[in-house]
Amino acid sequence: MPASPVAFAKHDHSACSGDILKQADALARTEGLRLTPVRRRTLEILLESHQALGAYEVLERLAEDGFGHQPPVAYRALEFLVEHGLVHRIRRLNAFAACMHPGSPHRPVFFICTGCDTVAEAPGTGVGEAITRAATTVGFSVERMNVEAVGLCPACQECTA
Amino acid sequence: MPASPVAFAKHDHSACSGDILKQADALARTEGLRLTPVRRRTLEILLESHQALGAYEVLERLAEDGFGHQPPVAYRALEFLVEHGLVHRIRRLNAFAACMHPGSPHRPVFFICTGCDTVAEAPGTGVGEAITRAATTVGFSVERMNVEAVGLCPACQECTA
DNA sequence: CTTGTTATGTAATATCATAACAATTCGCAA
DNA sequence: TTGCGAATTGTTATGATATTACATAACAAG
Repeated sequence: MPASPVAFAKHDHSACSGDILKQADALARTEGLRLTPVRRRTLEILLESHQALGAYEVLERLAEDGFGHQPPVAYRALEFLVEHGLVHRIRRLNAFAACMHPGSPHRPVFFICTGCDTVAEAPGTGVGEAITRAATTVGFSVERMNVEAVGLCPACQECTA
Repeated sequence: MPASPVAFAKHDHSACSGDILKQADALARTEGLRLTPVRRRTLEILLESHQALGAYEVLERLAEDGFGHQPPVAYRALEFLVEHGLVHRIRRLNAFAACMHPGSPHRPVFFICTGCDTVAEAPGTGVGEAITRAATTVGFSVERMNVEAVGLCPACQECTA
C-alpha cells in the first residue's frame, strides 16, 4: 500500500505526527467530539504509518491492539474521522490518510505518484473556487469535493528522466 | 445506479448519443483505435442508459447481447474506453459514464447530486490550471486528474428548499 | 502458412464495503 | 444513585467491486 508524506519533502515525522494528535485531542475537547480509544488509535495508526492505508490494513493493526477483528470496526472509526475532518479518503486508492491540517478548513488536493505510490496532501489554492464557479454556471450547489491527481513526484521524475 | 445527463438540463438524448458514437467511430479511424464490437457496444450501453453505470451492470447488458459473462469482459472494455477518453470513471460511485466531448481534450468536473444520484459532466474551466499550479509548487508533474463534487442539483435544491 | 501480437473468454479469487443484530457503555435527567 | 435513551463497539454474514491467471481465438506482417 502507498505511502503518504505531508508533501514530497523529507521531514521529522514523529514530530508532526505528535502535533496532529494533539490538535485532534484539542478539537475533541473544544468541539465535544468523542475521540474514543478505537478512533484515536485509528488516527494514530494512520499517522504512524504516514501512509494512505486501506481499511483492512487499519483493521489488522487495530486487531493487534486488542480491538475487534471485523471490517465494520475499522470502517466505522474511519468514517467518523473522515466526517470530522481528521482523515481524508483517497478514492483512487480505496485508502485513507490522516489529515495534515485538522481543524483549519481546507480544500486539499491529493497528488498520487504512480512511480512510488506516495500520496501528498497539498493546499488546493484556487481549486475550490474554480470548481464552485463551474458549479454555479450549471446551478449546482457543492457540499464536498475530492480532487485527486495522478502523476510523478519529484524523485520519480528524476528516475525516469 | 445513478443517472448521468450531460448537464442537469433536459435535452434530446438519442441525438447526442448518436453524435457521440459517430465521433467515436471517427476517432477510431483517424487514430487507429480498434473499436471492436465489445468496446463499441460498451460505449453504446453507456450512451443509451445516459447514466453512470457500474461495471457489473454493463457486464449484464453485454452478456444479454451475447458477449462474455465474466467481469474482465466489462472491465477490459471500460478500461480501453477510459484510456482513450471515450468514457470517464466516477470513482466516488464506482461507476463509468460516457464522455460527452470525446476527442477534444478537456478537464471535466463531475457534479454528483446526493438527492437524485444524477451525475453531470461540466467543463472544469480554470480547475485544471489551479491544480497544475498547486502541483508545480511541490514539484509534482500531473498526468491525469479526477475532480468530483458532491452536492445538490438545481431540481433537488428546490425540493429541499 | 506461421509467427508474434492483440483481443476475448472463463474460472477462480482477491479486495473493498455494508447490512443486521446483540451487547455494552455513556450521558443525563429524574 | 438509578434508570432510560442514545451512541458505541463487537460479531456474523453477505454484498459489491475488481483482478490474476490462463486458455482460446482473431488478426496483421513476413
